[in-house]
Amino acid sequence: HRKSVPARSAACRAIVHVDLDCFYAQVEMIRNPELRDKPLGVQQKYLVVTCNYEARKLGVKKLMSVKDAKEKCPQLILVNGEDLTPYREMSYKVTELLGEFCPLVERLGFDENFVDITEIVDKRLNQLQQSGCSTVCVSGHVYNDQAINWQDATHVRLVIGSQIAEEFREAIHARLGLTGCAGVASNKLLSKLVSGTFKPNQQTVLLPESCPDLIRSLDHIQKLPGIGYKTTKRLETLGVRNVCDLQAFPSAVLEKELGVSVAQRIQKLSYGEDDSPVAPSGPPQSFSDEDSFKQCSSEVEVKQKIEELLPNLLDRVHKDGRQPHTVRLTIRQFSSTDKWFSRESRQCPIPPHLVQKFGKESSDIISPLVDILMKLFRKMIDVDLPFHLTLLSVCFSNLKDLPSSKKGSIGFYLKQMSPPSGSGK
DNA sequence: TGGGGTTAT
DNA sequence: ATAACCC
Repeated sequence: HRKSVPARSAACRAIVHVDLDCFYAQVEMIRNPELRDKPLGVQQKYLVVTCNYEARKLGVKKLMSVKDAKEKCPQLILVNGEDLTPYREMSYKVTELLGEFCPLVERLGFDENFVDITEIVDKRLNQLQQSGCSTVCVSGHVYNDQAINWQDATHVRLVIGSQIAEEFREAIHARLGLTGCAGVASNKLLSKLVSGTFKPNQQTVLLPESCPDLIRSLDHIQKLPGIGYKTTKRLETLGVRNVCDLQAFPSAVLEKELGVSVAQRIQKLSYGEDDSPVAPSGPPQSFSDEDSFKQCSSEVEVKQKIEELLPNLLDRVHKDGRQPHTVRLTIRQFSSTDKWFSRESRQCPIPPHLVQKFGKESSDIISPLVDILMKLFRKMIDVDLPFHLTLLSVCFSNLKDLPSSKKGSIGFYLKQMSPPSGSGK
């Protein structure tokens, strides 16, 4: 059978969470250095989605309305950030850079990455033992200012981890000009929670003994990554308000309310336990482009909006080099009662003869695609009745590599990703 | 709230 | 196809 790799206890892993500072604003400051020392906000529609620290000092917050932001800070400079292309490109550069250190890099949104550095730590530990060098130093903050026990192998491993995290941040700054925070801990949950403890451009390592303090510092359960809006509401109904409540809550009742899978997972989270692996993201699973608006009420308008979305999207898919086999249209309908948030979608396979044309640069795929998308639209909306849309989104998914026999010179986001782990013989 | 993403059911 | 989660 297979050579048995010694099982590693979960507490022994070393995970880094890298979180870039106000990412969109940083990218805009690189694009236009004159914005460096001025209060800057990135605008999407009537929202300031993020802003630099100059603006934060003056009272601007993330996701503040443009109106409120201008009132708080009349000198605020706004740039439009509705086209995510520059952010997406920079985001992948960061992920690729981390991928040079280690293959286990998982993206979370555009501005966060998890890296499993367990093997790098092991390697350095061996090097240290051979060289007989005993001067090791922690990089950045230690959560709670906890004293390091140099006799404790776990402490030493995480300290080495802090040095690696420092190297990550240095490389990201030197090569890409970006600053960010990092958290080092024994699992993803803890590394993410600890990375935010010292904020901009700093890093923190969590030693296991301080885990209960970090968990207790969370004033509300929704601060736990993995517990979102819906679960929070249902937990509140059960009288669960803080993390301690969740720890103490009867498992059986929780399982009945949320299902075994969710219940067991979030109760472990409440103790700071998370055995989920760092899953390498690789190239994207889907490409989508969307636009929101006040109103769209006719078929002609819908067609126009779709025709606006497609060229940019097709360009991205083309640059990726893979062929999508599914297309989806998503809409959001206006409703005063439902307080929005309900989207609906229809998807269908892309006909093989159209799939073939994705490799080419020709734009004669556009009109057949528009036809398909309009059919999907009519499956959701009776165009003979009045309607009121506030969002349209087009998504290409089910991406497959083109047959290796005839592939041209195509630029990939990520070079060769590790092939799907086979039967391992 | 925007304009994206992922996984589970 | 939807619903939940993440940023």
